Amino acid sequence: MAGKKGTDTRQRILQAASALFAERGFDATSVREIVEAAGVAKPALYYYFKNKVELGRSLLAENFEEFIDELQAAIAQTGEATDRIEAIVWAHFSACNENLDLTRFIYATSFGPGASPFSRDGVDFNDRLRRMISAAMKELQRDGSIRKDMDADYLATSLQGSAQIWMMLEIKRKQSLLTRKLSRKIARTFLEGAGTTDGREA
Amino acid sequence: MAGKKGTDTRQRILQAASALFAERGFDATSVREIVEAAGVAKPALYYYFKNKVELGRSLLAENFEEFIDELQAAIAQTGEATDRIEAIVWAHFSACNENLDLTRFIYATSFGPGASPFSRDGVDFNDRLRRMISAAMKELQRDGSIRKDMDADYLATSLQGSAQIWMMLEIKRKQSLLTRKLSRKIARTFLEGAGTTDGREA
DNA sequence: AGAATACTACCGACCGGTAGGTAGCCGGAA
DNA sequence: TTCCGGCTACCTACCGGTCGGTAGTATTCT
Repeated sequence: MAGKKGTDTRQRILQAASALFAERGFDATSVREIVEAAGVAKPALYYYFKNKVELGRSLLAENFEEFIDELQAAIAQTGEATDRIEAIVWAHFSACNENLDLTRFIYATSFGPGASPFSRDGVDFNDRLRRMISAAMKELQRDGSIRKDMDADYLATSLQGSAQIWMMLEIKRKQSLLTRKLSRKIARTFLEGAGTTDGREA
Repeated sequence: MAGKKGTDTRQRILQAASALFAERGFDATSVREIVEAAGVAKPALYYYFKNKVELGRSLLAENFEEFIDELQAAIAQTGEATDRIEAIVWAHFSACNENLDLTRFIYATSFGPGASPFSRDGVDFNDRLRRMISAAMKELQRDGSIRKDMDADYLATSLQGSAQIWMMLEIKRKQSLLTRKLSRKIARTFLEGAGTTDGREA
């Protein structure tokens, strides 16, 4: 059972790693850099984490679940379709705003090299997100708010893509792009489309 | 002026690097691995490229322009808005289909760590793409096919996001997802929206 | 009470290996 | 002879990880 002092050290290592992994990437960040940033000796890192990869994994695991919970809460909201889609997008944005570095590292794991030690983690995480959003789409289809001629999975992916690219832009630019207003705008574009007529081909 | 033999060696190095950078990431790929895969000795790589970073940069430069040309051709197409949006999405998809590894590496550079040597390259590339698509959106707005209450840049970003997530999924899964049919579907969703009513908030 | 033992939370020095890159050399073609 | 297109052997620096140890604290035993 780690005492208070140990908890501090462990957190310091995680935080240092989070910032460095985001800024330099996992592979280009050395253990020496992490421990320097955390102000500890290198073996101390191995006291808490089996190795560098387990450090990265702990960082991911301790944040994935938090975001899943927040998204679940957003999906559980009721109301107009626009409001619900907005809430889903906003759940993504606010998580990103809270921790830009971590989001960056998560994206690196999700869409990075296949041989990365985190490849599996990232794919599983994103599949999980999409299933959740897909279930929300199905619900909106049942209540008639969403078109039924396109499957829920496809629509969930589409919405994810619309939110994701803005998060990626924010990660790069750090210009406070991810507003509630933008969430609303994305929700509207998603539901209403960009075209000027309702010329459905179906 | 390198002769035929030299051109072969250089290409072999580029191809080996492309596959390895995609699969393992730039930083986790050693020069030794690249030259082994290319079947040359390590100093031979330095005969053609200043260093590892310049190798990566050559790989990117020699493919960015190719894609820009293809997208430009897609944008230059005339016709119905749905067809034109579809052509834009398809330009992305077909480039991706042609070289999955290279696309993966491009994405890694575009949205990877800020301190990466390619960070600038990726941002510039994506900004350039968006400007091109944004110009296409403006044109569609002028001819009345596209709503004017949302700016062209925003809509261009939205369309990029819709295409991008599918390319990322294809990179991960390699299930031949990127079809002309999907391009069409995305174009329709983009223009028509996912909602069942035309309840614009105007 | 004091000594012995066990545990937590670290550390300096070191290990074996490999990273990116270079010096000097060679063979073949023109 | 010169130049191109390589190569062997080697360099310095650094990589992730380990070994043997210490300091402080808590608990148990005599």
